[in-house]
Amino acid sequence: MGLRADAARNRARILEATRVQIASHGPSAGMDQIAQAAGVAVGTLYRHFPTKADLIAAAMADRTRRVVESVEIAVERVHGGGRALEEIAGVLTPLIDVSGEDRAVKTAAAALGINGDDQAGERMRARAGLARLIAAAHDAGDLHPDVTSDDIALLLTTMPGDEIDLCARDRWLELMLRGLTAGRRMPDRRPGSRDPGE
Amino acid sequence: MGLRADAARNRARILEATRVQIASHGPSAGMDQIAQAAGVAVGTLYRHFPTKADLIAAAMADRTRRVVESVEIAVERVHGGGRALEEIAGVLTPLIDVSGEDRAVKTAAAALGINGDDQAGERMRARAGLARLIAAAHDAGDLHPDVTSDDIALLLTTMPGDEIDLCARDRWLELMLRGLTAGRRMPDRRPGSRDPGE
Amino acid sequence: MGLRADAARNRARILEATRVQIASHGPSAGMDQIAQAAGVAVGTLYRHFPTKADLIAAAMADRTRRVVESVEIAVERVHGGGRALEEIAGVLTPLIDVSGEDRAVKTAAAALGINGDDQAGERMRARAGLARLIAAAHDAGDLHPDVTSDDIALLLTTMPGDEIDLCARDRWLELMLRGLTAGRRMPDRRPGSRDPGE
Amino acid sequence: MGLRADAARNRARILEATRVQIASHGPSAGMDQIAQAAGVAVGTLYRHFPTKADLIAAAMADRTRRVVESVEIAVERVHGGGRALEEIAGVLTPLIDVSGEDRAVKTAAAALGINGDDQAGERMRARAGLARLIAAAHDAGDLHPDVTSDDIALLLTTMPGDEIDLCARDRWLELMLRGLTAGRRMPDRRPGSRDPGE
DNA sequence: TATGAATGAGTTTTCATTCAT
DNA sequence: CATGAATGAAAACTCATTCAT
Repeated sequence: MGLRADAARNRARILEATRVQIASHGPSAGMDQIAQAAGVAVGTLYRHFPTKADLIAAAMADRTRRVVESVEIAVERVHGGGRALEEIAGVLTPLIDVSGEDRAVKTAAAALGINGDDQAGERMRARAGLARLIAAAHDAGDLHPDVTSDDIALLLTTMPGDEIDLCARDRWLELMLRGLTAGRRMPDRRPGSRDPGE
Repeated sequence: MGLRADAARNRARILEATRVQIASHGPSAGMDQIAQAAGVAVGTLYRHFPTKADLIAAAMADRTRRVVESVEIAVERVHGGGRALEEIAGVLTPLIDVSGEDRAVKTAAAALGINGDDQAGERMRARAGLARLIAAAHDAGDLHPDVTSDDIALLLTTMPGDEIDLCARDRWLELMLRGLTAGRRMPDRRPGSRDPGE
Repeated sequence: MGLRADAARNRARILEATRVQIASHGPSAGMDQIAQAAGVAVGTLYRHFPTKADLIAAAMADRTRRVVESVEIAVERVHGGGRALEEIAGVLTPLIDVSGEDRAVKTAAAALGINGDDQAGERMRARAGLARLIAAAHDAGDLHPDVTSDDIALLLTTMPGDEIDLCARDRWLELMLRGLTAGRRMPDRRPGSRDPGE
Repeated sequence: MGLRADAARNRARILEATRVQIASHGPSAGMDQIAQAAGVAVGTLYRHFPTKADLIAAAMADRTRRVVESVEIAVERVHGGGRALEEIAGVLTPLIDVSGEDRAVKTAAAALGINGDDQAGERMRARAGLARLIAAAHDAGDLHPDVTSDDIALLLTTMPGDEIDLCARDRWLELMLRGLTAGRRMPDRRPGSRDPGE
């Protein structure tokens, strides 16, 4: 199965190159350019993804899958006794570091008319996981009572990209989490969290 | 003069058409397409804006100018006795309605390598106004102590676009404002404001 | 209406170039090649015909129209007292000279999946005209009794192209006409000739 | 040897697939497509035929060979007392059924610049055979006096393809044979033949 | 001055052909 | 030997920009 291994490696390299090129040159990043960045010829790129839209969609789906996995791991941890709010933050925080690429890909997808209907299943899994995290966080009294899993999905969807720098993105997340936790039933001291009211 | 009026009207229609087309078709909206939507021929479009980059930059500058004006009006109102936090919300809220177009234009500008250096003055005016609003809001004890004018700029910059529906955008703004006001020194009852923690 | 005149001339030159290039290089004649032969840039070609299929279809429709006109002129002549069989031959004969291009275009159209449904009207007119010619020829006793207008359409459709030389194409037509007239009710003296009744 | 048999079978399947694919998709039928239709991988296809031109030429040569064989069998039959005209029709008639594929392959060959010089020998044999058939038919007085073997070759070359349906092709052949036999020296009643002049 | 046809460089996409497995 | 992934030159098509009218 040597060829398969080669092909799989190429696929991964292509998706990575796609993210990088789209992030730095926008939706107008050329297929040749992406192919070159991936170290393959255009033909190879087209063998894996028949159109540019397919390529972008795949790059997006690939990221979605990882987010879903990370959510489900967070759910496992909460089952194992982890603190729900911390796990929610633990899902969101690492995403900020790659949100530049993620958002660029999402924008390019929108520009190409990709609606992501094929990822409905993934999104459902994400929703289900988020709902359990939210429920657990509510049980712990860590969230504003009106917060729902839709709000987390909202954050995931609107996470800012390279239009602002990494510092500002961290601050964005902080403000957002503060919005989620404001007015919670049981304020407490959590080391590592920004002091929310001093 | 009639011609001047004509030209001005054309300019306005072109900028509006630009926003609409960019919003619905992304940065790849063509010059012909924009011209047609504006009801003029391409040649006329090029008479007003020598390149596509100029056009997008103008569309963006146009919006920036309005935001600056709205900030400065808010400052006036605060001087006249208005409540600073309400004025801040009053600046942000109407922007949500057009954030679809605004974000799309911003993204297109980024894709075309427009950095907006020519709007530095406008941005400075906005910053100055926001700083005064923030200071007034802090004086009133309406904001979390660590909130700065940069945070408002952050919201302005990252305001979500058509990737989510208008309802979700309202909710986004609510969460964000909650993040800004969480842990404020003097909580109070403000009629018309969303109940922040019951 | 200067531009229109220019555009019309370009359109005609493009269709002519299309026929020539398709005839000499087959369906694989490139759009660039056709454009160059027409003395325009590719963009102009695409402005007139959005896809290659549209171009080929137009080239074919253009020819069909001329055939229809020639049929209808023949009908007029028969009304004016012309001999129907002669007019039928007069329609077919000049087509042989251009059947190289015509057939090549038809083949290319087939290869591109063009079915010519949009020419149904033209074909109907052609059928109607042919039917009148055939009826008149039958009245004159000049055709084999079982010959119908479909048979003439058959000849039009299957007229050979450049796979054989012009001489051979003339011979083909001769054999075919002989097939149509064989066994006619009132043979007359036309020794092997076009001489229709002396 | 097993391998030889395999190879021969593969070769036959490839040529058949070539005819079918070229017939349904034109000269632009791809090598991958043909390979898949033949149930082999492209590599195997290229092992048998080093270029696409070679493949098409082989598909054409294969058919030519069969035609030659059929002509020579007809000659044998005439020697054995068969009626020449019937044998000529017997050669042409079955070709009509496959003329769709045959013509498509011929057209594709022309588009690829294949001239068929390598089949000169086959063609000469065909010509020789046809000449004998024609001579025999003339001896029987069954043909128009001016008909030569070139005329039969003409029919073979211009036999219509899928541009018309099978019925129309039968009619085409009927008209053509009528053209060949019109004005023959000794008309007679041949059961099974269409009544040529009542 | 407005128009919209023409331009042509650049992009996406295809496909005959090669070659590592 | 068969396989099918990779190659890259060439084709189809787009679109910012120019310019004759």
